Amino acid sequence: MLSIKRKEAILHVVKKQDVVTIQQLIDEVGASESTIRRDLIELEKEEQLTRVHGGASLQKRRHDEPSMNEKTTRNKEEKQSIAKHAAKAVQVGSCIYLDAGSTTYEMIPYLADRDLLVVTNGIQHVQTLMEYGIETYIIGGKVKSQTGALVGTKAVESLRFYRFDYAFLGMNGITLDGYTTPDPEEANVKQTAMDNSATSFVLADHTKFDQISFAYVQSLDKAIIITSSNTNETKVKPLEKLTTIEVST
Amino acid sequence: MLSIKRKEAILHVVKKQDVVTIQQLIDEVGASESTIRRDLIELEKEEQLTRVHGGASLQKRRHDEPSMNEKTTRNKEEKQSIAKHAAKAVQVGSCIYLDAGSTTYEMIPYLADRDLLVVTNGIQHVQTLMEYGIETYIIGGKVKSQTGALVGTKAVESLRFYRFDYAFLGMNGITLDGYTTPDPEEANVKQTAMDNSATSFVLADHTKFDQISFAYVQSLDKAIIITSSNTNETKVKPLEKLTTIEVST
DNA sequence: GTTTATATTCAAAACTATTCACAGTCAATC
DNA sequence: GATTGACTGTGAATAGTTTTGAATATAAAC
Repeated sequence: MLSIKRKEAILHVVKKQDVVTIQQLIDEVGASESTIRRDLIELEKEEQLTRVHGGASLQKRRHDEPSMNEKTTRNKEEKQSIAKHAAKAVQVGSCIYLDAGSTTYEMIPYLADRDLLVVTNGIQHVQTLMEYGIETYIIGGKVKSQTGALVGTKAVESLRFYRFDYAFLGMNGITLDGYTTPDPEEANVKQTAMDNSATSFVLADHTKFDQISFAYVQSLDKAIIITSSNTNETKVKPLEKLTTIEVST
Repeated sequence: MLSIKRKEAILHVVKKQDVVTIQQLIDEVGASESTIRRDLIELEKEEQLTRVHGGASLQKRRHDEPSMNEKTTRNKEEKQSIAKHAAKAVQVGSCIYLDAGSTTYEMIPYLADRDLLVVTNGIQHVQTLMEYGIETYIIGGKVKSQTGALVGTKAVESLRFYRFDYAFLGMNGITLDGYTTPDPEEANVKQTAMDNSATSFVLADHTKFDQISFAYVQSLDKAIIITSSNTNETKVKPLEKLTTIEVST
């Protein structure tokens, strides 16, 4: 079985059940323990799921232990740096769309006191946006259990009634073929948000380049990529003709 | 059983009952005493609950006044009792609307495992609904900063596209003139939800009777009132002609 | 003081990471 | 066209780690 198919299968099972044991995955996917484990490690790196002792779960750990491993911290710093620079692009008084996801979440502190109106599809974002005193609207729709993102027909419909000056989006895969993300329903929402925005930005750390996910979102030229400068040269180079902003970490 | 699942199970029991003994947890969760204890220690560290001699209880709110604490607890019990009976009204497999607010929030644990589809305008509700594995939709709209309720034109518009078997609403004032609530924008939302629901229930503790708030919602006969039996007789009596369900605390 | 609950310790079991060998794939070379 | 060697993905074996339940010691309630 092809590795990408297998990973899709794993995700399918995990999404259905929220939590699965390794044994369940071995049975349902039909691969060896080693392979399942390796897939889980990769899927965790891609932030599609969280490994737990004995299996895997969708839910992100809510507790950020102070003893986070170095790699996670560095990744967070990278995200913060990207987020900070993305926020700089926003003019005072504008209406912006903030996609669900960890990188866009990091933008929130930098959006305060700018007289903005923020529309989001991320339940997690709301609390923090309110804390920073930002006027917040949320689109309607079905709540995706693992991420708290709003998806589905209703979400897309809600979006049709807004127009944005800027949209900021997370993305899982960036190649010359365009932007991709694992969940087709989320892809629809991202697509619509981009369509209704004067300018769109894709926030991506170095792990997202050359990756390809299941669901196609838009062609590369529909957004400006904001990434960190420590992104692998060879991966960014082919994209150079596009507006890509690199940010030092 | 996966440790993450087990901890979830423990939390569910605790949230439902407020206080549990170790023995109860051993029986319900099906793990050894040692394991339950270890989980409780971790959950306490995560501030999800408080361990007490012999078992565990929900995290106590940090109130300065112990008398205030007592009052809140008693009020919570009243609300829980009302919520529990309200939840009984729901048939398996139905679509329900859950209004933002503390009393409707208490219904959530009793709504689990009933194959329901819940639509809500309360941001706070979402997290808990997801934890109990309930399929959740949220209406769109502007986030009201104090309460996290969704209000405004967009919220009302979103609601027009749903039809409910049951709607459960909180209300601040109940008199013969009808239901009232302080915020006109919230009143609009409540109104629309009731209009789109086959049956509406208003959940009200004893403090809400004979009170009148700023914004009119609907006439009394548009909903069935669920209240506790310790509600002042003289206040409920005039409403007797209506369908009012009293619940013992 | 007795009873009951909690903390500590320890070995077995369950789970994870690491290593290795094997089979394919691909490109370069003969 | 076959051969070679580097590379990759897979599964099995093994070494290392965490989790678990029972036994025991300590502390708290009555």
